[in-house]
Amino acid sequence: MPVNAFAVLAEPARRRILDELRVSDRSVGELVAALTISQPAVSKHLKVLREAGFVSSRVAAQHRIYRVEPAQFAAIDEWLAPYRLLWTKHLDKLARHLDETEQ
Amino acid sequence: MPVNAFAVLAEPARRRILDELRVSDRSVGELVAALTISQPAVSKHLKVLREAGFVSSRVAAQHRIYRVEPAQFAAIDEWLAPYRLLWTKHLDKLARHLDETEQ
DNA sequence: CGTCTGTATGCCTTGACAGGCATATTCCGT
DNA sequence: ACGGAATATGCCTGTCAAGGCATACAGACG
Repeated sequence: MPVNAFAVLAEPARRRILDELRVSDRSVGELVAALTISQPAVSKHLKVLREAGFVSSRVAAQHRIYRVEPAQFAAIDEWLAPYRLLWTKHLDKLARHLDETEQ
Repeated sequence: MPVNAFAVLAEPARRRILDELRVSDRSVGELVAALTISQPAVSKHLKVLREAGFVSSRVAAQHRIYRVEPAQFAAIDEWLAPYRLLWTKHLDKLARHLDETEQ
């Protein structure tokens, strides 16, 4: 994880942006239309997302098209991995308990 | 996700706490010893983690023992799931590219 | 029942950050 | 080169949260 990926994702507006971009690439203007905040605010969030590696942008005429960069999500997933063991273990235990009590 | 789970995880000290608890349950005092912040600070972080459902506590004499509560991590995982598709697709594409160019 | 240990809470200060507005910058078409 | 559209940046303000310290609270034990 580069710089506090969780802090980057903590901002609801940024998660909304990612949700939009997950569907398809979008220009800044399209994102502004989709969210409810001002264009400067969107640009700032995009900057944060970009510097954290969650998105990247390409230039198309006077537009900037943003897209999701999957690698950072993989980083989050890695952080999550050891805890995943915990909760699958938990589920196992639950399942066993149900097995034992179901007859 | 209950209340901005990402904001809860954004705090480095809280992730350190979770890392400790992942190994085994711990009392507040043990956590204080493991981290480098004051006891009140640890108690406050524990409160945040508890209210967000990441940990739970039991009473043992005058100690309070905290442990990880796996369910919340599953919630994060769910949020991540659609993005996981994205990056596995990405890996697929990469693999295919390597296949095509490897001979 | 006083005292000590372990933990939680209140108050206060400080720093970080989000959002709005104005403005700079970039690139297009003419 | 000039005007305009699309996006980025600077400045300012308000809000919120973290951490420290002092203190309150709870249980154990003499």
